[in-house]
Amino acid sequence: MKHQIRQLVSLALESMAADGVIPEDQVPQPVIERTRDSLHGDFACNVAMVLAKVAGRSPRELAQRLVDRLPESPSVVKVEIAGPGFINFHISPDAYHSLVATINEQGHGFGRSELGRGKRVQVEFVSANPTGPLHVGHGRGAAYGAVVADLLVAMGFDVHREYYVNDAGRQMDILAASVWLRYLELCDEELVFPANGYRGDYVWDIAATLHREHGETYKCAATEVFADIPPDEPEGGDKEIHVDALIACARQLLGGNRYRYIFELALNTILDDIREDLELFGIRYEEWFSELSLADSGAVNKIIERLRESGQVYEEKGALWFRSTRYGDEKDRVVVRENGQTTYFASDIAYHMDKLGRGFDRVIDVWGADHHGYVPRVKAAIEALGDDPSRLDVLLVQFANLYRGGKKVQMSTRSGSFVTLRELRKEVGRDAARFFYVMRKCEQHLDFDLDLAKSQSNDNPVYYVQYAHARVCSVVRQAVEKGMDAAVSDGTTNLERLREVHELTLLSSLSRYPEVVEAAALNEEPHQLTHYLRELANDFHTYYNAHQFLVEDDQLRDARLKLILAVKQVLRNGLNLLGVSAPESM
RNA sequence: GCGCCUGUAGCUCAACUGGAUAGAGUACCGGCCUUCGAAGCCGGGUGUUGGGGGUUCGAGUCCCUCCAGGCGCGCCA
Repeated sequence: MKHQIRQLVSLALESMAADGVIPEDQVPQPVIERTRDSLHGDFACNVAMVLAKVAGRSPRELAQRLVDRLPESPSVVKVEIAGPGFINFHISPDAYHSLVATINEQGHGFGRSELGRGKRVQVEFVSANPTGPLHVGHGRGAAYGAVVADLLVAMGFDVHREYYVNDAGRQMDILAASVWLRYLELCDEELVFPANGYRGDYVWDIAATLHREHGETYKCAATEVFADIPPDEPEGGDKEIHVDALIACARQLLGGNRYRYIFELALNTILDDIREDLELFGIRYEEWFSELSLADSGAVNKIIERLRESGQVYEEKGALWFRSTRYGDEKDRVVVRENGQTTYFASDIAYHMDKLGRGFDRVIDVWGADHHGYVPRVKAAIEALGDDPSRLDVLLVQFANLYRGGKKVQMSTRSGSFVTLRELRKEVGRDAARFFYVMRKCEQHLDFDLDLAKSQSNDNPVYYVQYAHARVCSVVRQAVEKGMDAAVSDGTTNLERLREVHELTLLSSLSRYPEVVEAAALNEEPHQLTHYLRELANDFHTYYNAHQFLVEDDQLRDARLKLILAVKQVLRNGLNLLGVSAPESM
């Protein structure tokens, strides 16, 4: 509907340009807005004020000239000029009535568009290190990324969802060592677990699997293991050096194959858990991309060679540095360490070049906001390698703080003291969790009140919206039970009977849905949809309390049932985009 | 110290990305069920949009500055 108005105004503007009222090279794309106050009609356009200066005429005069040239439209009943030069459009009830028919005909397709024209967009999100189960912090990125992806699908983009698996690097070795040490404890060896090791219960579980399936095949005496290990932090040593020594020792005592077995057991167990967890959260990926595969294929070394050939790197203190400062980064970054190992950053350059090389029109990374300092160096690398950094958009999601009993819950993966996403899902349910996570724009901190979400009270907006949906379903069931003819008529038949204020309000809200989905998709702002759904549910509940639907008058009943079926459809479509169910009853 | 994000009603947040009188939920008080589900509806009031300056027809929104909070500033990932 907004597009229709914009079209009308554009035609009028072109006519004005042709007549020399405004400069021909300065015809703007008019902005059409919903009005805040119904006194101002349904839509407003501010283009007359925007053009006033360049045209050298007053806004109201320009507005009048524009209105004079506005083509006739059956959808528009009245056009007014108001205030400093706003042009206000009043939409005819008939236009709204045909909307109901459109919604009911298009069904789940209502609100979707072909705006994206099949352009390929990649969305990478979550990508948590497989060193432990997903916790509630990851949940926000998961819910947010999934909805952004689904919104883009609804806009006609060809979306590729991807999880980057950090299966290389030191953290994974610390995990493998942690599992092995727990295993040794299960073999009745006595040892002091390293301060920097992973302490969660899941580490014990993996160790127990190893012990159950392989007995003492992997056993070494703890005294032998710790013989030449420098002291840990509590003993006055360095915890990093301590754990690195343990990893080296594990490799040596176990040998490459046995070490790798434990490493892969830990990796696969956790990755399976993450995969299942996300699936139960309603999230699927087109691809799980392994960091290790980049090293194995030589892609990382190839990237470093390309940087070297183009003079983008230099050696200093035994390490190889990338000159990211040339491209606006704060400082240069190491890509090959003194010990000859490539850094995570080196893999990440290779990964991003791989993504861009796969031909996506746009690549979106959803990251935790704590990684924001990382953005300039990745973009620098893309530019240095001759690609366009603007093809990459990094969406930074702020932390989700968890509150229990009014107190902030402290979380640490290393110590194992965190609430897992799985626990959260079991406590508050998938629907509430998905909805809560995307209720705020991503750059806003999210306070997740566990008690509130758990209480399942009506404070929880997801119930409010779902209830509206269930209520419509209930009304339809009642109609059948009462022996009324619930088979609604085709098309726009009887819809002209919808004349009540509450009905027109509801119709106006329904007509906003495609605009909301589009705005939410193009701005990566799922929260717009959650707010809209609450408002639509509110309009419906108000209508429900003000009027009876199952009335004796066949035509009126038919019209009202068609209207609330349209409401049901839009609620369902919106909830579906959010990954939330639309229950028939609750 | 430098960089990024945030600061709006008692609390949690919106504000169509620069528009008209800044709005919802929650909390508090009162009213509405023998009629389609009361997980609902209706009514009642709150603002120096953190402070100051600037840009313009017009600023919560853009720019500068100060204040407060969060995060980051590794040859970790």
